[in-house]
Amino acid sequence: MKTQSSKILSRRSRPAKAPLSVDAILSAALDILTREGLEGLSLRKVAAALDTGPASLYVYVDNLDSLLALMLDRALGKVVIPSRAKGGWRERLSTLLHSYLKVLLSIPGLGQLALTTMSSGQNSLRGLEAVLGLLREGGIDDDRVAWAADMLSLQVVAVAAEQDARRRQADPLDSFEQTLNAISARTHPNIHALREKLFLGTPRERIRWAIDVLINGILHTP
Amino acid sequence: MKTQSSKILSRRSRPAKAPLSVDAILSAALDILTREGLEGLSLRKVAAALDTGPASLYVYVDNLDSLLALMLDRALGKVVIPSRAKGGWRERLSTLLHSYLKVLLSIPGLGQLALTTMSSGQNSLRGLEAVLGLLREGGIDDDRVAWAADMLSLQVVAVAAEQDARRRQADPLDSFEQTLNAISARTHPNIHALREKLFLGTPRERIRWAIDVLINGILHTP
DNA sequence: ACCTGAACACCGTTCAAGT
DNA sequence: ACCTGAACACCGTTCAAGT
Repeated sequence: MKTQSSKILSRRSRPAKAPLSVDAILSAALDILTREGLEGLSLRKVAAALDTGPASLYVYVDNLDSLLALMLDRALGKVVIPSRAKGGWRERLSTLLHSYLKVLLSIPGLGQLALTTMSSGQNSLRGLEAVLGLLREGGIDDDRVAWAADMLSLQVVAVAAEQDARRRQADPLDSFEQTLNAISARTHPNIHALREKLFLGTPRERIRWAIDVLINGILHTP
Repeated sequence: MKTQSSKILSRRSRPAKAPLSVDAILSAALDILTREGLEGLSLRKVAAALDTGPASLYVYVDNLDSLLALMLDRALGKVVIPSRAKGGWRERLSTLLHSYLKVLLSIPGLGQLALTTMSSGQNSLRGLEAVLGLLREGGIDDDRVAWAADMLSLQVVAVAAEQDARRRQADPLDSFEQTLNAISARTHPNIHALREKLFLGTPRERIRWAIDVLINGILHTP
């Protein structure tokens, strides 16, 4: 019980306590996500960070899942949608998707989240709207546009989610890489031959190539 | 090992109790996953299904994460790798990826699992080895093969994981679809125009097109 | 070596009660 | 309307103790 109602001194002794709101909850939650990842996030920790009990959050949020969806959409507000002046449709599409990936990689767990929750928040919709528009601008017929947009965003999200999964493993000396490097040339000749190429490149380089592959593929497939 | 030692009567009083083993644990766990999905799975339920306490499982399994990785790899044993006689590399690659998707969709939560855990089990490796081999057979140079294999499997896994996420939402009348259908033509003209096409097709039809797009794109992108 | 009861340190969610 | 203490029904994991 910390409410001293009208006292000024009480404010000074507790200067940071803001009133609860969806916004404050989202900020606190994204803070925890940034610092501790998806594993470290819990409703109870969010409540504790806001100096209250877990039950209090249910006034503003339906449940954990919907909190996660709100967090994702708030984070997606940082995705930059290039203006029409910034080049051709293909260049702008690529820029947009790179921005999307950058945002998803900027906070751990966001990739996983994007794949798990079907966000229909305003920022998700803004992104979808833009991708659909750019593909249509590129002259791709409407039957392909819907599936193409799905593939493109899925690829970005999947790369981010995979990166999250990789980060989550703090095994001694990257055990997955170790395993692949130790693969026998007799039983798995292709893995063995390509073992060095399998881990080449950053997520950014990979997504650049992936986007090219996808756009070229979409243009060449009826 | 089904050692029932010597007593017959003890078996009759406890007829179903098999001795613990990694195999029995995996079977019980996959059973629960099939019936209740990833949300419904817990170490404690697996233990209960095997008529023991949760602590007992730790003799056979490091922790929940490694149990999940073992479950995934066991399930991937059902993926069919087409023999060399079954057609050209492209056809065989497509068949393999379809089989992969089919397996991932056959048990709820498997798609999510495949994306979350970096399995280096024998069946994952068998699949990777085959995909690498087929791409090389197709004349794709080694620099592209590694990334291409990654893209292809990521696409399959992402489609399965997305399907899982969609299944997990039992919202009244598919709220995501509802939301998109209700989008204003003024603020989101492209979404509005394509609203019917966005949900067209089964995962199987989509993955068929996606695989074509990816292979065509890979062939056309240096 | 294998198994387990009990405990530890957590969860999300609900609900009656307070303001 | 907003907030909360307390409880409920769960979790994964550890550990001393048993066989």
